[in-house]
Amino acid sequence: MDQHGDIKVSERQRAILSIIVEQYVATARPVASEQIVNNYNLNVSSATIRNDMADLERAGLILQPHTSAGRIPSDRGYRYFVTNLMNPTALSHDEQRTIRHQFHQIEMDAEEWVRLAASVLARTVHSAAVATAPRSVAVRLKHFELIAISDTRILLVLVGDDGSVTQQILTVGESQDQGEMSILSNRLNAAIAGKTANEISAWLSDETNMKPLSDLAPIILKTLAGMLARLERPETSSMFHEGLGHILEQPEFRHPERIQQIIELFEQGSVWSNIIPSILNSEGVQVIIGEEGSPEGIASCSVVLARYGMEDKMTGVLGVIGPLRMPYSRSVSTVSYMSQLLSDLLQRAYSPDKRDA
Amino acid sequence: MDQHGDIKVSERQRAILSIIVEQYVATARPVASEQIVNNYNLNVSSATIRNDMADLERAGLILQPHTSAGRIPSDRGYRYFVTNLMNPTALSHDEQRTIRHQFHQIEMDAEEWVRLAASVLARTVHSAAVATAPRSVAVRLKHFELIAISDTRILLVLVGDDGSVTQQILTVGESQDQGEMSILSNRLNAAIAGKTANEISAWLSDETNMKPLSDLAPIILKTLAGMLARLERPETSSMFHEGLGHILEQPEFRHPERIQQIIELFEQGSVWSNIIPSILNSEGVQVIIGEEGSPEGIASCSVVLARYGMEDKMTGVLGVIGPLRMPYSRSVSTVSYMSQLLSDLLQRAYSPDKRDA
DNA sequence: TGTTAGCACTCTCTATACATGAGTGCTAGA
DNA sequence: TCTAGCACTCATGTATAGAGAGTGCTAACA
Repeated sequence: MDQHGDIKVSERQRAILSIIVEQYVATARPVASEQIVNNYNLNVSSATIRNDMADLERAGLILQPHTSAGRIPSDRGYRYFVTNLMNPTALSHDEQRTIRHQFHQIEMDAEEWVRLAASVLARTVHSAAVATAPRSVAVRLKHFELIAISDTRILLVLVGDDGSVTQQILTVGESQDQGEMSILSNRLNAAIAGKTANEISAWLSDETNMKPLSDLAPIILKTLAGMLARLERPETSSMFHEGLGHILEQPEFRHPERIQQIIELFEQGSVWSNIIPSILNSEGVQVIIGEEGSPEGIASCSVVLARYGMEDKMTGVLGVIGPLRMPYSRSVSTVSYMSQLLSDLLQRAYSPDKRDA
Repeated sequence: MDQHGDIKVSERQRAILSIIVEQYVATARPVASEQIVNNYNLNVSSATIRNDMADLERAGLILQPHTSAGRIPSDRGYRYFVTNLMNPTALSHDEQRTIRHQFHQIEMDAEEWVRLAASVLARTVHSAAVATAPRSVAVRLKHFELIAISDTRILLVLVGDDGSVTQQILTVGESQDQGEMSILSNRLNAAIAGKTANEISAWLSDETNMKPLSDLAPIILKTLAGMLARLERPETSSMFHEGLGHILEQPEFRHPERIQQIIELFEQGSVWSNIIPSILNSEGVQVIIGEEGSPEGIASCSVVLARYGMEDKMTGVLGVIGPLRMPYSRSVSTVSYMSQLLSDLLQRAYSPDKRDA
């Protein structure tokens, strides 16, 4: 039943499909043959368009909501458009400048940048945007610090070699003073700097290493290893969402149940856990249309995603989510530009080689 | 025109108002006189109820959506109910245990706790919840660390005396090695530990202090002061939202425009900037019904808020937001319990005096 | 004075029928 | 291969009627 894929589509039919996608994206109403004749110079009559439309429908690229309505693109139609028909043009220099400008007004912090990127993305394409916090694949311990909070509590602050910072409180039995801890801290730092979570665990299990150290050392090292490990694993909890309001203006989300769906998608994000890893391993902008991506999750939504950051370091995913009826060309351009920009910023701030103007 | 406030309401009329609020909250349908007779033992006829209803309406406590409909509470009616009629009972021990249990499974981190609190709150009252990240009023510098990221970039990690941690990257002209920086760091730490943002600024402007220090000292101190200052100011950006999905199940949010409104409220949060400071300065649970709170923001929404944390230290606001037709009693109980629980947790983890079992 | 039964009145909601208009598919001819 | 013409289909809008819910009011009653 799905063998309409091999039907040939003529050049003019492709043009018509293109027009239908553009018109429908712009107006949200089914596109009629007459409209195409009036607004575009194809130099054929509406009847001819109708014949071509019938072919396109046989090919599974467009469909009719009901008998006496115009045509709208099908999922496959959108896919065909995205793959073969559209040509995304770069953002105008003006737009690029406006966007870049916003990044110069903010304190330099990777996470803030990503948050801002999502926000700018949402505004620029007038749609919802998502972004994951930047993560590195194998974080090495750059430095850690022990700070006595009270008699029995120690604050561990850990700095990764990628500039990431986490903290955790540790409650210990006997009371400690800051002096002892500084000494311990210095010795441990010297011993384990540059190690990954796994390497610390290994080092920790070697009896000979632990002998000369304080009783506190094992618990501290174990906690450090745990913190490092948590830095590596990208958590879905650290996703930024922005611009939900925009997307709800679209007429496809007029029905409350649909809104419900998309909000769940935003809030729980279990769907993302399948998509994001695959994006992290791909290059360029990826477009997922409707149910293509997941078994049953972002049905009737499209997402345009790209990776940002450096290879395996300070990397993450950002993109746009919207209705199937989405301005794909513009979305792809914008996502592409934003991921590029963000990568540049991170590279300049966090890469070991210096490259300042 | 608003002088119906002084009309007396009888004991039975108060009972009727109470019933109307409860019924309407439960069913979302206007409450008819007949229903009240059938479901409650007031030992009067429906006609009598109708007379009382007319009085309550004259008093501005209830109203009719249209002529031949039952009654629903007005804003003033809800307010009267909350102030005079309802008596919130504490959560059952079972519920308390279930909630507490969830906080023992998570790594100890203040911000995570608050996030979890919002999430638990949303689930427990089946509504949307908000919470602000914990902040302290006057943060003192506990310790800071300088870490060379690359030749010309330094990572500043700052630890406040309340356990809060922030980081920032600093780009400097000439290249630095970790050795020099450790020395500088030690000297500066000794000099300015325990100071607030303002005190650091003051100390910085005193020429005699700066003389013997490296060229880097001023820019570092200035940055530190800025970071400390940012720790104090509660940012609306660091608000946690949860359970938007629940709230949209309510019939009052069946209309897309209403959804739009509430999502904007969630996303931009400019409305909160007026409310939150006043909550921070108050004790107990505060209920804001409809437009009582803000000129024109959370219209047709009610919020139940409370402060959590210690006085001036690791403090913030958490609460519930929902339609006017909200189970106020249960909301108040739950918000009250959650704020208490969170305060206890923070107290135990971050307060200087030790109190471990 | 407070309470009750009875009843007319009002308003919402639903279903039905009907007209309108948009847009197509098809046929026959160029 | 294209086009003009036309019948057909279906969503949308409007008018109307009937049913049902719930009240307000009046008059009688304790």
